[in-house]
Amino acid sequence: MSDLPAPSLPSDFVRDIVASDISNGRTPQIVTRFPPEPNGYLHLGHAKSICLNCGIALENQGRCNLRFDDTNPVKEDTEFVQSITADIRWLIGDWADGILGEKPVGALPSAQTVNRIDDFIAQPAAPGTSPVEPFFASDYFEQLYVYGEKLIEKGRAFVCDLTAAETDTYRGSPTEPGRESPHRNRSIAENRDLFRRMRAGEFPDGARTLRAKIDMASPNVWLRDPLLYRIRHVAHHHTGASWCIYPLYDFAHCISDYLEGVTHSICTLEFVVHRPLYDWMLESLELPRARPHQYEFAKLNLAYTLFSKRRLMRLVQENHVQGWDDPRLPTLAGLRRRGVPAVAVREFAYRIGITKFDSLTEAAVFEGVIRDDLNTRAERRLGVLNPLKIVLTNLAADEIYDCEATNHPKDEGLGNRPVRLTREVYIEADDFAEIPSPKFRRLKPGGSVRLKYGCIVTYENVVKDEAENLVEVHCTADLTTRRGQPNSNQKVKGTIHWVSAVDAVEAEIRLYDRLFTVPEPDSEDDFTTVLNPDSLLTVQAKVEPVLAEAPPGTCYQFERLGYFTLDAKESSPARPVFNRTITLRDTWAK
RNA sequence: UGCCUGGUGGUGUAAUGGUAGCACAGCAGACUCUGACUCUGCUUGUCUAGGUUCGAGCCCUAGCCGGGCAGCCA
Repeated sequence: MSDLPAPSLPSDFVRDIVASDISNGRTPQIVTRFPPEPNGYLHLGHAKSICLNCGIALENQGRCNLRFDDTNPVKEDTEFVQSITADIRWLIGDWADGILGEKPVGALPSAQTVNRIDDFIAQPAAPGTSPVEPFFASDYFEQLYVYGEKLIEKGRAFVCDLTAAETDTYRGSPTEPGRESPHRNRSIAENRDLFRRMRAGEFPDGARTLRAKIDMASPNVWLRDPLLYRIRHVAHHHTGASWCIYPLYDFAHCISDYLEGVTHSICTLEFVVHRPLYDWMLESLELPRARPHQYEFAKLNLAYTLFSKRRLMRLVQENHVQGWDDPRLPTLAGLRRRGVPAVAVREFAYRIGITKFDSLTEAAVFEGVIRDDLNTRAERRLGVLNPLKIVLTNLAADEIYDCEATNHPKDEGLGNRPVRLTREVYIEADDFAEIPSPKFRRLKPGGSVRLKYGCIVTYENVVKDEAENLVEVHCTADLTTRRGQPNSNQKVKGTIHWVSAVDAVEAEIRLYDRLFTVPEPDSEDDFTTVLNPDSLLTVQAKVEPVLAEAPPGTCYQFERLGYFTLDAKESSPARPVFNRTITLRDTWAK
């Protein structure tokens, strides 16, 4: 568990609305939803939304439905359903998993009568039900179709025969009104007949659409008789070949929310212009239960990364990274593999807040929450990334001193472990300077330094090859400065990390850095031109032997270096692979 | 420039007509068997111009600047 301070309850304009809706009795029970389209992987931006929706549900003893918004069969795939579901479980595990709304496998909305009006409702699974699965908008295709006919009956929808290009032309532009479709005034009977035949598969793709009848002169282009259904003779990942007409977002989303009893439908700012349509649709249908309402917040922008689905897709497809779970990606799968704890992602979502202001969050905020959490929990180990051999000349080759290293400086409960001091050890090459800068307080000619958990060593001389390259450094060890020895409290300016040359295990370490060299790669003409060529550096390191047996996914702090997580995919005891999750803060490097 | 939105230190946010606060970053110092952590201190802000008011970041008017919208995507 994390020792992060229990966050005070978040407060923002959405939560203010929820609180007021509760206090004035509009929504006694709070239901939110997270509605991903299964056509990509979840990323940090989605995490912001999940934490908002789940957080609100959690704080109000409500529910947050996971619903796949899968109304476009040509783009969607079950691979994404699987990954998205797994990522959400990871993100909210031990926090909000209790309020996640899912349904019994295969369950469909049930018909009911409310105030003598036919109605449908999609209920979540009762607690303890097994097996369960997320909700799917595609489970509502039948109900959606019924509502489509209902709109026709009310004279608020019509079948249009315009081609896609014609529809575009007729729509006009933001500054010019559109023109009404020549098919706008078909009779209800003809519309009904045509819509049924659309469903029956009588027409080819694109031949006809179902459209709402609103206002072709509206200044809001989304109100200019928007499309409700299109014809697509393709199989759907969830409904198979059952349908050849598929509803569009503006029609499906609001009704899906209604069917699930959603009270607060929270989305990002680009949907503001769709809100009048959301409300128009539900009002037109004259539904018997309370209607959901849409609220919008600003999506996340994080410096030195990007979230656009298409661009993330391109990074993967063009092999700029190695898959959706590449640790350099801001995908939840990538972050998890990199070693970022879910609780840090949640804390990040909390710290950045929720507003309608289009902001750019500094990378330091995200890095900060990761360090905060890992610092409190990660056990300490010693590892040397760029080894330099030190020979302790006053020790014999077979001399071994057992030293005790503490696993965590602030948490004694995590215990100790043995490390062995031997005649030859490796230290970080950076921790020795033949010509040191003035404030350098590591090993240097004429100086002494402490080997952490070991003893103080004093410089003797350097050994070089014929080409004047540094081969090794000779020192003498003062064994009386070890723990438990009389001079253990002796002070030296510097303390450095090290590993015994006898015990050290080879490990591959992947040093990750930001993927892009500019704060806003998304605003670049071609974001591939600003990829950081050094976003991944692989080194062969010398690490403590206990690290070879570490469980995959465990994160350790390599003292004075950073946090490293055993790669869950490619590591093995015979060949450990560590991903650098994040460096330690380094005020010296500046 | 049609419609919709939004502008508070370097960054992200709070203050809902009554002392502009918090976090991150930065700087300085203390502590340190991690140049980490922790602790202390400091610098820096209400887009502009008018108006209402005893009092305006908040309300009103005008302007300036930013973001979004014209998929049979979501």
